[in-house]
Amino acid sequence: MDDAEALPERTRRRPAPKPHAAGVKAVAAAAGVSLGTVSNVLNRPEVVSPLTRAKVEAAMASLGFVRNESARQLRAGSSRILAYLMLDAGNPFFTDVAKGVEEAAQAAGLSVFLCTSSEDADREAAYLDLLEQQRVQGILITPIDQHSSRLRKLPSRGTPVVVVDRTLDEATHCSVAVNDVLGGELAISHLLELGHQRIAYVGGPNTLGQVVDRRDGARRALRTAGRPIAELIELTTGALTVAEGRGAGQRLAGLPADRRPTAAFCANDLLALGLLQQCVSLGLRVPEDLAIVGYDDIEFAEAAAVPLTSVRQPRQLLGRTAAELLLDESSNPDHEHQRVTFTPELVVRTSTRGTL
Amino acid sequence: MDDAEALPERTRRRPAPKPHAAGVKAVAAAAGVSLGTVSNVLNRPEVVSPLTRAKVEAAMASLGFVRNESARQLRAGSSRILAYLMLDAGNPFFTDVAKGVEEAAQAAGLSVFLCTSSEDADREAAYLDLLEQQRVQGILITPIDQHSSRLRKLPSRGTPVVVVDRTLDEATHCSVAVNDVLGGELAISHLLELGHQRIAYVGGPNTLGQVVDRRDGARRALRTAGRPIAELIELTTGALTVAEGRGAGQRLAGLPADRRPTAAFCANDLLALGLLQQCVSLGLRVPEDLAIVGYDDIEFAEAAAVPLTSVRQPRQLLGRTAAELLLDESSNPDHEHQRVTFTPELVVRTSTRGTL
DNA sequence: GGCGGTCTGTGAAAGGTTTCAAGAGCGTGC
DNA sequence: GCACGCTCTTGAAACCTTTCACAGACCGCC
Repeated sequence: MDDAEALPERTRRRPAPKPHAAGVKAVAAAAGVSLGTVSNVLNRPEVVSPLTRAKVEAAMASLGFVRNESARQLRAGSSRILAYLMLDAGNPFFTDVAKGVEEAAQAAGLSVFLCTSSEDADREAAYLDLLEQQRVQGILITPIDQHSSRLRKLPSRGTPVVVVDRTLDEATHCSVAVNDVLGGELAISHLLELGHQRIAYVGGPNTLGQVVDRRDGARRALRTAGRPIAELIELTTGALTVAEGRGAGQRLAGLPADRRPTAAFCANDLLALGLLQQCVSLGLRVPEDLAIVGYDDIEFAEAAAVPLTSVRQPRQLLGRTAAELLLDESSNPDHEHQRVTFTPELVVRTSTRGTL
Repeated sequence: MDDAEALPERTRRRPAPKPHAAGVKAVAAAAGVSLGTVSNVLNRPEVVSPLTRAKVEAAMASLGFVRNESARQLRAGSSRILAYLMLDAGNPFFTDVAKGVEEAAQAAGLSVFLCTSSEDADREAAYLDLLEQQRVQGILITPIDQHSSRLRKLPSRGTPVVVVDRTLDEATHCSVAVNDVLGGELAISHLLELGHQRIAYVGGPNTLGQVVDRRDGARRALRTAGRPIAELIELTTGALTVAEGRGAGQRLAGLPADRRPTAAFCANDLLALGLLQQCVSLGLRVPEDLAIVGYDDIEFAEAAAVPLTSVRQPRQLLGRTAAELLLDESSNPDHEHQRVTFTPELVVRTSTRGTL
């Protein structure tokens, strides 16, 4: 990826000074008021007289007071933080979702912490535990396995969870998703219309709901067209990354021409871009020798070597909606769990249609 | 009983919020042990006898006990969290840096929270305040303005800060960066060698250190070549994004051919990709009509419509090194602040060299 | 001058955990 | 039989903030 053995230059400096934290108590003493008054300045400034408030604020500034959020949260029992635990921070799809989340959170005066499971179940579990222990306001998650028991248990213990980019039957969460089966169907129907006979599906691991649903959609399109679903040539990858896409390209280009698929549908754009790049560099022409359809329509899909046909999802809206559901869940006592499903849209570009 | 009469009248207070969660106290009662023992199971399981430990663990499981991290941190005074406050989560450069950070943090048993300032100074300030109040172990930051006083004050109040992708003279932080001036020089020297006369620099806002340093490097290369630095045509953008790159492309393609630059050096790859895309769609040929050099060499640079010449930085290594410095600072009493500078490397591709 | 009412500020309790000195129980050596 | 050492457990203090019932001061007004 990167990181050749670039030799850094280093310059050293002297050690750090020693910290000493001042609390409300010290501020109160310095300002000559009681402890409760300092707290009032912090939390309900309008009940404190301007003069007193000024004294307290001056004391805070001169002591470098920093409110201890742990103590605040412990006593007050509420957190001002939302977390979005995503599958892969390197995938622009998720960072766009995150942007929507931030937007909605900011409007509600909350902050967002982003975490990455990197498609690793242990990591996901560790982050969920951590966030639950932190008593965050709520968790947005694009899960590796949406049926994990850990996930199901969280809401009953007081941490609201909204599942993003997956639907869920459970009555314990809200979920916001895009119809992936339909998306897969759109992609394959398009390829069938173009007359392709041997079509590959590139995606994995099969534990990911997205991968499975999109494949199921692909199969459904075949069935609808009266083709056996066994016709779909599956190339399983270990993750949804550009690197895995290149690997798949290698395998695919290595097939004899009469058995090689004439089109590939990739479970996401990263795979598609990797596949595209590798195939082109191995001498295949896109779309003449191989048509490619991606998924997500990330910003880079359009700027690719061959602009990529892709299935577009309303990413930012997805994030915003999810955050809004979460906020509703934690503030509205009459909250009802919802399952929101958006509809994807096929964006046709050169990678399937050629340059017309 | 006269006891009751002697004591001051006790007024009933409203019970504290959150009656639901089971704490160590409840676990202790359920397991028939003391509160301290439960804590021992949590923090020093080896000192508890296997039998007792089993009882406690069973009680925890059946009560659905979730340790309250606020209380833990309040008492113990230490956090297990590192934060990386980045400029833009949508830029793969930063998510790659983040990957390096995660790697190092995980090795040390810490977790990472990611935050995005989105190149917005207020947002950055708000996150810094929040993180300081949370008493995180330390903050890694790619700052909007590395000279902000808020940033300088953090370490003296006890929160270690490492500046990533910027160097800093201050004696208060470690910093890890790549020599951006040199990077700019490499880019422009390359273009000059190819014989370009009218060269544009695309980047902004000029408050960002990266933008300024890379431009300064560009100027230096011109000076070295005996050219007036005024020759550098500056196209200022509002941010380092693909969209802004497209805007710049629009402006650039609108110039009359005899005044239009024959080469453009972009402050990062997102700008370059946007520029490339827009220029191509407006009919300019790359590199014949316009050569383009990007910066960062993100994964998508190579897969672009015209594979992009770019200045590569050791992204992941950057993140890893920064995290290691931070960990050292917070664990090693003899820590010395360091300024680590890596060296960038020019990767030449079709966008400048054409198809040879 | 006494009475109700507003404004401000006070003080102590409470929140869940960790820490640590001290205690309990028990086997062992002499 | 006694003292000792060992292992395991206990209980209470401490961390820093927020909360809330009340107290004190001051005002206007009957």
